[in-house]
Amino acid sequence: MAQKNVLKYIILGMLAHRELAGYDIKKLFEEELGDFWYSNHSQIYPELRRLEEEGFIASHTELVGKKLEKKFYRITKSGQQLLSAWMEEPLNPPVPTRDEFTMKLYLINSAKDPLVPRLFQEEICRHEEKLQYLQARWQLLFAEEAARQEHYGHRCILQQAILREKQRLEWLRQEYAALKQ
Amino acid sequence: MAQKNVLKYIILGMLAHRELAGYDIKKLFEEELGDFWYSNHSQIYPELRRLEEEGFIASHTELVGKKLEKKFYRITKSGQQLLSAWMEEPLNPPVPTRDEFTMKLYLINSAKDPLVPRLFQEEICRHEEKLQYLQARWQLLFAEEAARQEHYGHRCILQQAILREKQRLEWLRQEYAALKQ
DNA sequence: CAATAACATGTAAATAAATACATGTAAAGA
DNA sequence: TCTTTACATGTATTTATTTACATGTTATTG
Repeated sequence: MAQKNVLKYIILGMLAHRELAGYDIKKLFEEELGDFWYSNHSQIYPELRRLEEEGFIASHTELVGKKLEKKFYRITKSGQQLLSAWMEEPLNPPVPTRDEFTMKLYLINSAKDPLVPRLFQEEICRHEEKLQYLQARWQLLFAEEAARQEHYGHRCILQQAILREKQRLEWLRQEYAALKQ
Repeated sequence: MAQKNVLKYIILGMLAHRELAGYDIKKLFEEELGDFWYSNHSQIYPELRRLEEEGFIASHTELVGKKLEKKFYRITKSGQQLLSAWMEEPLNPPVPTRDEFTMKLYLINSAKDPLVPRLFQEEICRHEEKLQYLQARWQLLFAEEAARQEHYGHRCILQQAILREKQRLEWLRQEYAALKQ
């Protein structure tokens, strides 16, 4: 499946908690969700327009400063129904990770290939950075117990992402060390 | 980046070891690579045609049975150069996982939401199946030490995939158990 | 107060990927 | 021998995603 317009449901899900403008949604993708899903604003704004045309969301504009208009969207009854129906649907088959590191590694037949150490170094570096970023997010968002209760799903996926990065780093470092023997 | 035509390089990389027909490439995606990368045959065949037009690969046809023609491709010198250049390039930024389970979970604010147990059950089931499949592949391909030496990259990514599934299952089961308390 | 970064919203064009259309052969098993 | 599954190769269409184009405002910092 071509991911059968999951963005639509993500937007509905985001609007189910609170009013948001297109820019806010874009920021959510950039800041707390980018690891799992990402959409450019050029995909977000038209999707919002379509959802409004179909009556799943409604909007009003507010002034920021003196001229700049910000368009806030909220979910409607029918939007909530559509979202619930999607949430209850069985999961679609997982899509391939499409990860370049993995693909390059797959194409190397010998551990002695001079490309291998560099490839591992690069990947280790990237995951170290990612882990640091995620841990900083955790401190920022979930240092307190109350926040962990209130935002269950978000806490779950952030925790899982941190674990995933740690375990991947462990594996990478192990394979990298094994190269030298 | 829109994944700047990685398929092209994956095909070149596959053809760097041995001659393959389009159908063989399709099978590789289905059988041993589907977790990491996948392409439909409708993307593979035109890509092969383009690569041949550009001189990066060359082909000859062989008969299977009495009428059926199979078109085998091999990599050319210039194809090898193109592949090497790509292999040495730094990795592009990782793409989001676009995983539906994670997205649905993110949109749930309370651990008490009745959707949560079903969601976890479904995901646990899927990963159990995946783990079993991957372990069977390991037995089939890498039970012997010699194979592990010869196909370093493939061994690496299969091993990593097995580890990833195990660890994800562990996390899923832990969170699922925590729901009941 | 000037420059810059961040806010804010759109459209157009290109590329990547999935689905559907289209056709035919070979092998295996009932 | 018939039926089904796997083999084999393409094209056309649609959808999803990215990149580029396009414009203007507000807030921050030097």
